[in-house]
Amino acid sequence: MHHLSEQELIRRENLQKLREAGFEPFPSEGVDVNATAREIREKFADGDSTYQDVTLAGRLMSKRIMGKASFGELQDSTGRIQIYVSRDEICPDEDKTLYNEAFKKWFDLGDFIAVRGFAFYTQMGECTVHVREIKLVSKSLRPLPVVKKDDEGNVYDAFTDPEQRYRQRYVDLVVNDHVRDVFVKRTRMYSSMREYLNAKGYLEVETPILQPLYGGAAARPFTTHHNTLDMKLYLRIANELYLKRLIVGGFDGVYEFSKDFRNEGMSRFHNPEFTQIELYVAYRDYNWMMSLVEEMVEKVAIDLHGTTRVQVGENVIDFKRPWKRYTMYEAIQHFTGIDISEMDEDELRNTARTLHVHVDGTMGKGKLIDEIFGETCEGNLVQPTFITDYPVEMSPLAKKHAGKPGLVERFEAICNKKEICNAFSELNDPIDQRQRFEAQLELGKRGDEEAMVLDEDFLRALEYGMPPTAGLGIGMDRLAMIMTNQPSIQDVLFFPQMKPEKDPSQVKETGE
RNA sequence: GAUCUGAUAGCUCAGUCGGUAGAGCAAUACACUUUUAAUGUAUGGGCCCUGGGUUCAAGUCCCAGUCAGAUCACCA
Repeated sequence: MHHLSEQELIRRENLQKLREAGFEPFPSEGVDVNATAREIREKFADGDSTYQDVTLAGRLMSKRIMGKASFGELQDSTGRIQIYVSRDEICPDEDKTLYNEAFKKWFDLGDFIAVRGFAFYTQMGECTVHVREIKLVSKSLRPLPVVKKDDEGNVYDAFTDPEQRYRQRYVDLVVNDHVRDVFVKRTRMYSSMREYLNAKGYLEVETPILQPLYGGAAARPFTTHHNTLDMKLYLRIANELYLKRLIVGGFDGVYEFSKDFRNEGMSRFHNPEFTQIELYVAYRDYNWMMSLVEEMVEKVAIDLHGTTRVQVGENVIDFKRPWKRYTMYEAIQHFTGIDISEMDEDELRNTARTLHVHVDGTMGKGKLIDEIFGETCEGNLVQPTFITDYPVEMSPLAKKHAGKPGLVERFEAICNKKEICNAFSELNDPIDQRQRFEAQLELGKRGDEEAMVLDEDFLRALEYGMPPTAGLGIGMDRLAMIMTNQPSIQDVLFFPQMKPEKDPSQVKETGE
């Protein structure tokens, strides 16, 4: 038990007093809620006969006591509504304990209450529930931060400390109403994409998170151990190779919202666990997939905001189709004026140095191009833009370009200076795929901790034959950041990863 | 991993040259039957993140650490 503050002690005393007076602070029966705060505020018109017998439940968030009458605010999942409580109405008989003691003294801010009454407008024009019955349905033993707003919408004493907000998201959600909106939008984003993909007939599937071999991306994995099988397992870094096995198995289109895990650095854009949607569609290529991405993300923007235009920080991002398309070479030429398409490795390295791009001796041609692009182009791309045709060295799972040697049929969409998706015509030539894996093994031997491992079962699947396939991955967290205008990945994850708080057992015990 | 910034009451924050710990909201008590950042009066509430050091004296200065945020590096 932690040290109890003065306010916590008072709440425990109030709980005891309620019990002694016969008001059970944690009753077991339910509440027949038949209205919400938002519904009443939006639909109740003064003088009409609606909402004349409503039951609401939620937290008591403020109390303004004026003798025999009081105002308060009840907050349910839809928002707040004012309640009016008068002594002689909730206590029609001689015994005024419910009002004088329980409501005025023992009900604390944050307690869950249920009220039954009727809607009306006060003289001040505030939509209010006139309470005839009030009941405590669950006691709150800790004081919530009290955030107040005035008529002009100015917020006072906002609960803003990021550490507390992330560690105690439940408190953040109770007192910061905009936080709820972010997560509701995030979920709506998922529904919007599901709707879109299901309408096309693609199958939502689930594939293993615990994998004996990790693959499908270049990243360091988390490892774990299965006791009964006595084997090492990895938490997936991607589900690509499993979804492609399903295309081998005969599905035309499969997708999965995949929680992936990467044991790497953390930042505003990186959480150790994050979510991607991956989608694979048979008999399609990357050009076709580009159109799908445009259409789907445009739909997401409209479903969330009613428009293709989304405010993100200082910028308004317009997801209206079609998006700009550059090949990687064109993008570099556009932003630097230099045509690198015919350059060999030495020329690329010199160009990189001229552009003040950091290079080292281990970088091959593909890596050099990627570095030049990342340094000179990405930061300029605010509006959604497709970058196509990547160097083969960087893309061991993508099909070689039909007409451009050294490149693969791959694209990324860049938006707000960050990659939001990655897609390619999937490599389905098992012999080529084996060679690409072997090249990765070489990188691994040279110490590249992120090199891919050779997946013999995946190759076996390809050898049975995989139709030409277009594949896509979209970072759901990154997209959610854009769609909800949040600066940090932690703001779109309910429970972002944090170091543990101070060991509670070392906190000195006192009190009771 | 590097640099910078921060940690003081339940919340948001002040705290001067190193000299008894402050405000607003919240809490407690009283008043008040249409208030709304309700109001008025009074009252209580602190391991100043942790551990060392300097000093007659440390919330304040110095060193080390913990946690967090930002920037950079790393990284799909």
